[in-house]
Amino acid sequence: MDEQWMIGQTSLSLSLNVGGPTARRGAPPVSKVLVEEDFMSSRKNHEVEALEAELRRVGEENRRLSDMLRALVAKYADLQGKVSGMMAAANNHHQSWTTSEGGSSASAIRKRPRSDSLDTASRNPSPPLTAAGSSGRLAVSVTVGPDQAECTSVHADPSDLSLVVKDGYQWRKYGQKVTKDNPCPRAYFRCSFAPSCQVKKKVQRSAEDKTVLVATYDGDHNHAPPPKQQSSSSRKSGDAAAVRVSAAPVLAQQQRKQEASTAEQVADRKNLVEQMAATLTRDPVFKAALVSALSGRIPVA
DNA sequence: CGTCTTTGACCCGCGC
DNA sequence: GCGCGGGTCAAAGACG
Repeated sequence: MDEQWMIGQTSLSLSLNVGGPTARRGAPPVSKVLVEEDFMSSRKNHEVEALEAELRRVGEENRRLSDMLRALVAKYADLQGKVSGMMAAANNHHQSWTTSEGGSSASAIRKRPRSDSLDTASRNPSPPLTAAGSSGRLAVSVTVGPDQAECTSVHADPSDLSLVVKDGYQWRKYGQKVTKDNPCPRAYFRCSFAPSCQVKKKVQRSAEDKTVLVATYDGDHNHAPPPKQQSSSSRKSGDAAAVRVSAAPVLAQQQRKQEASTAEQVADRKNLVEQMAATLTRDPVFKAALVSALSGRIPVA
C-alpha cells in the first residue's frame, strides 16, 4: 500500500477555465450574451468553489485516514512482534512440559489427539503454516476451561465472513445462533469424520475484535485426524457424508488410505519441519526468545 | 443425486 | 409457572 501516493493524490490542482471567452470565436459582442456569460461564469465559479471546498474536505479526511492507517500499521507490526514472541515462548514452554514434566502437567492442558499432526496447526501455538493453505489465519492462543472445553482464538481475515476455523478435522455445521452478549452469530459444528465422535465445536467472532475467531472445543476426538489431502480442499468439508452413510466400511477404507499415504505424509512432514526450522532460525525474534529461554535454563557465569 | 449450509422452530435448563 | 437464552433439530435450498 502506497500511502504517499494516496496522500499525493489529494493535492489536486484543477486548472479549470470554466466559462472563459476563449470558447467563442467570431461571435459578435452581444451584451445579452455577455450578461448570460457573466451569470454562468459566476454560477460556475460558485460550483468550482464548492467543488474545491469538497476536495479540501476529502483531502483532509484522506490525511486523517492516512494517519489512522499509519497508526494501524504500527500497531499491527507491534502486535505481530508480540505474537511471534508469544509463539516462541509457547514453543519453548510446550517443549519444557512435554520433555521434562511428564504426567503432572497433563492435567493442566488437556492432551490433544495426535497433536503431532500437521493439520492441527490452528490449535497449536506454533508458527503460521502458510504452506498448509490456511488462508492467512493465525492461531493466537489456546486456553482450556474448567469444563474441559478448549478455547482457541484465531485471527481471521476481516473480510472473510465465514466462521470456519481450519484445524484439520472435518466439521459439519448443525446450527447457528446469535447470543445475548455478542452480536456476532455463534456457529455450532460437530465432527463429521467419524459418526461416533462426539466432539463439538462452537465458533464465534470476538465481541471486542471481530477479526478474532474464538473456537471452543467440547470433548475429545476418538479417532485420528483425517489425512491432509482430504481436508477441505476439493470440498468445503471433505467426505464427511460418506462416513456418515456407511460408517464401518468407509472407516476401514479411510484407514487403508491412511496407511497408503503414510510414507507421503512422512516426507511432507519432513519438508515442513525443515521449512519451519529454516524460518525460525532466520527470525530474530525467535532467536532472541531462544537465547533468553536458554539463558534461563543454562546458568551463565 | 448426495451432501452441505442455512435458518426458523423447538426443547430444555435456569433464574425469578 | 413464566420468560429468557443457549443448544439442537430438521426442512428447504444450494452446490458440486
